[in-house]
Amino acid sequence: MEKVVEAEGSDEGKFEETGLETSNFVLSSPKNVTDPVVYKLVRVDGNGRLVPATDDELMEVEGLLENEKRETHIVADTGQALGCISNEVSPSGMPQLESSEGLSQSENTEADTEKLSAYLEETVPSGAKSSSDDHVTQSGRVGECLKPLDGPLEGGSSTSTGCISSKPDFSKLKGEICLDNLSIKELHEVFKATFGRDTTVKDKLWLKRRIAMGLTNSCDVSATTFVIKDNKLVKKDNEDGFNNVNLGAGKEVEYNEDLLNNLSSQIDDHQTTSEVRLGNNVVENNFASEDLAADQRAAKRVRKPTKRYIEELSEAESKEYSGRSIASTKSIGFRPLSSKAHARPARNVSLEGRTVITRLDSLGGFGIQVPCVYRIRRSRPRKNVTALLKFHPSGMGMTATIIKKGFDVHGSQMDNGSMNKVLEAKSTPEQAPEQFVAESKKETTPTDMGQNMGLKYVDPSGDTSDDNVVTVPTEKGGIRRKHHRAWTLSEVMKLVEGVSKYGAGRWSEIKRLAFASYSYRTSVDLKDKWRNLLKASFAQTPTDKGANSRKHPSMPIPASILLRVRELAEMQAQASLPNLSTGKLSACGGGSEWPFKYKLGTCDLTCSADSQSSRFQML
DNA sequence: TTTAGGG
DNA sequence: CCCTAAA
Repeated sequence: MEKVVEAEGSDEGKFEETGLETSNFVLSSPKNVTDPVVYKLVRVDGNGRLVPATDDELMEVEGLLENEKRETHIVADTGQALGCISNEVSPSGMPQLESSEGLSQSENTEADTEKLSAYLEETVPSGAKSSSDDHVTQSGRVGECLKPLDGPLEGGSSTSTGCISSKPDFSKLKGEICLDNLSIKELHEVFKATFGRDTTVKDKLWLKRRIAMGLTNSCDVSATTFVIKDNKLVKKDNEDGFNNVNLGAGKEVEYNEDLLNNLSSQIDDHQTTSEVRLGNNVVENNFASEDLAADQRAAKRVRKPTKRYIEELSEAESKEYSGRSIASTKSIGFRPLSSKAHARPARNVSLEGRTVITRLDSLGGFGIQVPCVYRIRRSRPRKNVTALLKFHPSGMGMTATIIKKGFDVHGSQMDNGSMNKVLEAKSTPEQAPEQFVAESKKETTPTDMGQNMGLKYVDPSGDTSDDNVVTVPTEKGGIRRKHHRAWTLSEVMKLVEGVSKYGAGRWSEIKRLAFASYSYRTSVDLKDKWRNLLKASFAQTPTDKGANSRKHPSMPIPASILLRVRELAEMQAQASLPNLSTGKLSACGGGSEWPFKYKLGTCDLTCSADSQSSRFQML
């Protein structure tokens, strides 16, 4: 059995407030104290031997740390819920997540190894676990220690706690997801949709909690009934006073996410608020012409044949042959899998002038320097080598893997400043990173692993807890990921939220406000996703509502969400219709900052606008 | 730069 | 998702 402990080597005391330095945590040796973002996560197994943690664990913990950190900020800011928080945080300052249950379970019986592995997959720091006695039952304990504060994360949500009673619009009925009625299999689907990966856990309760946490972006899942409604957990059994506390705290609480987002992004663009105001004003002044333009947009554009794409493709191809270093990680991933991808010489220590972060990996007794990035593979549950081997027709197996790793140059090097920035910007504990565990060393002798103790982990991409996606960094802050990253349920919900608030088409607004913490989603992504949602929502017959459509296990977008998408779409289509009702509409929304094009459903918008101003007040 | 739309 | 054209 092993405990997961966090060994932190931050010279800034960055996470001090999380209380991580308490007894359970082993501070790393001072030698690593140079890099502010470097910290080590290790497991301690029975012998007291230290085992390097997987990147998964690292990143997950990192995310939680970040969360924790920001939450404490919030507490300081809102003051309101200080009382309850202090009660719920464990002595060590860490929330007692399901880690304790997972650990104690796996201790008891080895029938639970599956769970353990799943736990490792999910990795949550078990800092709160007390040193010797570990028998925490799986009963309600876990959630009870968590904060309620971050429950209503959906800032400005149309069904915010403050507005619930006065909400006449559709949002009241939609976006409700009941986890209770789902089978394990369905829960798995939802889990996958929520976190973008599979899980093997069969514990319903665990799954529900986990999903609930993901959907609400919250740790407040103490309830035994899991009904997610508009990103908030609805507790049917009101055995907990927390909910009431929440309601009592009123509006301030509900804008937590915006707060979080703003906190997280305030370094990047701490002018957001003013920008927003400006933007809205501009919009207000322009809405007349915007509507006009809308009509014109209706006509499809004619597209010139694009040669460039083809040219680029072929160019890249030839580059590969000529041995030129390929800047883009594009061809390095699992995409082409052509043998040449593995045959390239191991020399790309620096690429395009960027320095590459390397880490010491050990394999077969030899330590090799490999870039510490792209060990992670997005969106696929990490399995083991055998799974990986299937990707190599040549059967090169490990060797190929190693070489490949040697070439996987991320290149996203940032100075420490931006590194910190990035770390600050992290959020979304959901979506744990997927690690590219080619590391057969995992299965190799434990002694080898000892060498990894020197492992210096630098967050490769920085972004939002998990940019394991191949990214192509642009010098000025822009990291453009390449290829697919699955949309999680909560993201979708956010998107819907955003569209309902700001209107479809205001993608940059939505991106900046609702997706401030998801730096990997560009406005274009939002647009695309919305398009897909529309397609999905209209393609599907409205008959099967309530449950997830199980046609496509891969994409269990709850019908409720689709329904809402459809409504929004219809609404906005209506709103952008001819001018016959112009006068009426503008009268209806009088003085609002929204373009009248989006003014139907005024109540909702009013509420959102309200929330916006509230948020501004808080900041 | 942002948005719309095709692929 | 990626890419481009248009605004």
